Amino acid sequence: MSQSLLRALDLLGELAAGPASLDELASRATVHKTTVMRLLHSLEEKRFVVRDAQQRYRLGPKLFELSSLALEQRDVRAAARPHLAKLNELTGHTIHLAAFEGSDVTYIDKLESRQPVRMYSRIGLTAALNAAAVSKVLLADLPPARREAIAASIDYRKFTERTIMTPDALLAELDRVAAQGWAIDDSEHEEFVHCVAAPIRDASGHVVAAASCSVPMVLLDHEGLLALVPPLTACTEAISQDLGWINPERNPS
Amino acid sequence: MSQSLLRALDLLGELAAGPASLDELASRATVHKTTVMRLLHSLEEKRFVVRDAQQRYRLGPKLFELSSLALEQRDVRAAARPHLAKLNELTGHTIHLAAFEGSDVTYIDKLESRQPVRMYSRIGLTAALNAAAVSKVLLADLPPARREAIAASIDYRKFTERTIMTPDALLAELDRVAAQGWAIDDSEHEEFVHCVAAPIRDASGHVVAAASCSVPMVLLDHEGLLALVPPLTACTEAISQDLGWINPERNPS
DNA sequence: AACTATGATTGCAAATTATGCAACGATGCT
DNA sequence: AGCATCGTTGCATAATTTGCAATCATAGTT
Repeated sequence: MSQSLLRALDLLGELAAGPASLDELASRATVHKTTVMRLLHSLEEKRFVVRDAQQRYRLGPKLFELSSLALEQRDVRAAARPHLAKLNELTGHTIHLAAFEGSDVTYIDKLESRQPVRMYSRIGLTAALNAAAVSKVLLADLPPARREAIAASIDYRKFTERTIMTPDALLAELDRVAAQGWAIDDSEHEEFVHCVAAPIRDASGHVVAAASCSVPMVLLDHEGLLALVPPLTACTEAISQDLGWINPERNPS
Repeated sequence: MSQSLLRALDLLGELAAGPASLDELASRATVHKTTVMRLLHSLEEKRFVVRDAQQRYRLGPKLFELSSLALEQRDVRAAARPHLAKLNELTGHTIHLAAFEGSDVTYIDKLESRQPVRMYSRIGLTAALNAAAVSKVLLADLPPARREAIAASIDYRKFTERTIMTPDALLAELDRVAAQGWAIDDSEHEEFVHCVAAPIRDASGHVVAAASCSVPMVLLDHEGLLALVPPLTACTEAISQDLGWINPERNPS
């Protein structure tokens, strides 16, 4: 589509793993060293990469700038922050905030566990559509047609023995999630971690994000995890209210 | 220099001001709408931009990802320097700072011993994955799968009689290191030198670097070396705190 | 100090790739 | 239904990008 651009973006991805010299980048890429160099010079001109004293390239300040601006643009995040912090305080476990970015579910915020055993994740990563609790919550709110279309097109990667592997099973699970108002990932993504997630709605009533609580199984068994659901839903409802949502089940006046 | 790339990077700069439609971007830029569209499609493919339901473009999750990765690797070295200097002052021995650069462990800083007997090493050199204390510390924090993959693929060079020579032995040692929070190299790399190393963590809790203290055996016996562990871990914890890490074992309130 | 090795840079010719135009398609509004 | 707005595509032109080979810079070595 746009070769040089795609190659340059891949270079940025490589540099995310750590600083690298021109030669290192050129050998990892499938293009000539000269080409890599010229792309890097352009990236450098726009401050997307910088060169240190040893002429090693690393990601540049422009990326930080863009990233923080982009995050600010997402106001769900700002609204959710204080509530998620309270939940994190209360439970001590890892809290994630996720939303659709285009067609994948992306983590847009994270609060670290205060436990010594932590789970691995990072803001910006995408969540598996057939396994993550946040994905289930977000999918469950889509109109049936979209839901089915997505269920049919997913790449069903098997993460653990319990991972949902068929469109039918996924759709059934989504019905359950929609009915009960929250979702569980019962070690469907990582063998030793389970999570619960709940929806965040805006004034229109649509689910705009999902918050989740992820806990290593060594710290909490199934029952213990389910005990997190009430504080979690209390938290997501509080965020939803801040976004202008009115709980239809309360004051049905 | 590289026209299409420069134009695409400018588009990202424009989007930093807020979401925009294709036409808006095209009119702000000095190029044809078609061109803008094709650049955006490439950016979208790599998740640097996303399109919402109304086909407005906004900055994408890949930017968050790159930026948070880059922040993690940002100036550990600068943060560590003053603390390492104090440790060097206190002990008088050689201090190393090491981190993953791609797939090998690299020394990223060094403070010389003030003793007449010195060890040879240099910033930028790579540490043996199966022998160096810093490597053990860094490997011990990786997720089990990565750890095992690396253990299986290492070239087990035999440096001394005590060098770890099998994946199983290495993995067992890494478990020990993870549990006790520091690592020892008991003359496994050089016959007459032994070291201790401890992890440096960032705000996310992940180990981003390792600091070590290397001592010729003629200067310090095994017990003497172990006596260096408390000042070493105090040092690495101080650095970790500077990087935003919060000790989960302190104030578990 | 000269030599060697490693890595970065540039001139140039070939051609792949990006560009702009114009026509087409999709979507929403009156 | 018709109109308007905006996104998308086919194609010919030409301009940008590419890879090679030669040159330059730097650091390490004898």
